[in-house]
Amino acid sequence: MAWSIGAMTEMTGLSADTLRYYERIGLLPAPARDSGGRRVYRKRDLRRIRFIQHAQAIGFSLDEIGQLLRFREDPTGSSRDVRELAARKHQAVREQMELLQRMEAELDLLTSICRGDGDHCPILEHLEDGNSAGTTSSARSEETGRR
Amino acid sequence: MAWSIGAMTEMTGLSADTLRYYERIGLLPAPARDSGGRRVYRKRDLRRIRFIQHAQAIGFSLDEIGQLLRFREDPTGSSRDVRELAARKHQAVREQMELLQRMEAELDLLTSICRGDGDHCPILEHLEDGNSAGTTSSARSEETGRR
DNA sequence: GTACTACCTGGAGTAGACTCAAGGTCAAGC
DNA sequence: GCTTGACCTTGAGTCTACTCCAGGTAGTAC
Repeated sequence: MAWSIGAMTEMTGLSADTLRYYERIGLLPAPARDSGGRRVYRKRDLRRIRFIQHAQAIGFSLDEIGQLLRFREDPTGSSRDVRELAARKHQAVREQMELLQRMEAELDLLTSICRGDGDHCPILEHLEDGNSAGTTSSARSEETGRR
Repeated sequence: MAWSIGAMTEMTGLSADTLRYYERIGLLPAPARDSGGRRVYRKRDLRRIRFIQHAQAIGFSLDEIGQLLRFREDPTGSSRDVRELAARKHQAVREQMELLQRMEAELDLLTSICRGDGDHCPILEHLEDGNSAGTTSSARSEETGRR
């Protein structure tokens, strides 16, 4: 029940650099060391890494995952906070999906109108006209990841 | 039909910094200058900026938009290239949507199981268990923007 | 004794799309 | 003449999530 960083990379798929990076930014606690100064990970650490990976797959940023982990450790009133964080993320994901749906429709149109031969390109013409995918640049830059 | 950079920021919603940045990276040609050395934009520039904004809303990166603009200027055989670029982008957008759909389903579950009161949090518990959103970290990192 | 491997550290680099800061210029208004 | 505001340039900083590098050490194998 004690693993080297190399064993951890195999079990989690994360690189040693990434594990040390998570430790540096405080996502993982500094693990114990063996006599030679090497990291020794335990089951608690593995569970924490699984938590991080799972939360990341759902779309939480490392910063948000840090918050979740802190909530987990200090359960005072955490339930509402966690729920709020999850709800916000849910909303952001829905908005991102709507944007992507509009982009998809637009690209659908674009690729369908162009046969890919001939010497004038309807795609470029379409992009020159102002009918955008339905998002203004200001709306686009809110919670979609871009700034 | 000649505008200062300030007028352009109002018309396009882009900041002056962003316009100068686009010029620096070659997306916009260097505009003419007035006697005091200030940029003077013309209708051509405005159209080009609209093109950029529109292409960006559809999901093209600035780098790809640069390609599109070059295709537009040198139409030799551009049609097929443009079509390919659009098709690749279309595919990337579809993949991103699938990922988001999985994330959404997971977040749906998460927020539905938590009432936001009480002192233990089912969301955190769920994240601790290993049933992820259906993406492995390796699958996730391909065309989704993350590395 | 030497080679090898796994690990260690501190620090810097990467991508993409901006954004900001410092210090300077120009024209208009008072 | 002075202030104000819009604009200029160069160069550096921001954010996220890593990734890489150089140089060093501990332990094992031969």
